[in-house]
Amino acid sequence: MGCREDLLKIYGLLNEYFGDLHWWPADSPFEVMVGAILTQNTAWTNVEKAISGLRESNLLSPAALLKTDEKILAEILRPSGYYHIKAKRLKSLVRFYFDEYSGNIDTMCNEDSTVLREKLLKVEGVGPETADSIILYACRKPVFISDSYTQRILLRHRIIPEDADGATIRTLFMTHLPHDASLFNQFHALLVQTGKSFCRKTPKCDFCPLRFLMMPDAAK
DNA sequence: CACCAGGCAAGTA
DNA sequence: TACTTGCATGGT
Repeated sequence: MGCREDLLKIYGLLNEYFGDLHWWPADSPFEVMVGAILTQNTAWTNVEKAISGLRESNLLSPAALLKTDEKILAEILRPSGYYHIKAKRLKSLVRFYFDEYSGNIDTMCNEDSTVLREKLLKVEGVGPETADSIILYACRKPVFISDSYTQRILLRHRIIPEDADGATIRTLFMTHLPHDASLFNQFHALLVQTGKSFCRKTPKCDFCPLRFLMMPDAAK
């Protein structure tokens, strides 16, 4: 199952079709961290509205967010949905950022990525995908981000078994591919784009770049 | 109208 | 451990 050639084949097909997707859309690493919380189970278009609100209120900095009241913050986050929880989670992440790294992006990113990941996972509201998004897209360190699209796409093509979870899939990619931040960056972006365009719950496979990809022997 | 989006934590058995 | 549920706005 899922050996190196399979994954690179998928990457090649998707990359040729979509081209460079230039993820993560943000003006700074800290903005990536904010976006990583706000985009949890939420369409990016809604996240953009909330980030614009933060920018207009001059709250797109660690220090400003640290001292902003959670209830005030929640109202600004409203368009991104789950706004009470996200205000709480964002405050938690910013507090952690100051407590652990003095609110300095270089200090945080100089931390060993495995250690950083373990610490991020202890922060209220930061799970595996959010942690990996921060490490890859804010720190530009080579970790693979596994998400529901990744799972669905690999499952449809029978590259992974039914019961493979996110951690398993993450390990699969990181075991078989070179630890290249640019590769993992573009690969995750491609999988999300493919999911949105072709691999929804009701698939539109007619023009999917993976439509001729068959791996019958990979099943089981 | 129903469905779903770049998840996560808390509750239940 | 393995499911289930709450969280919520906005686009298709």
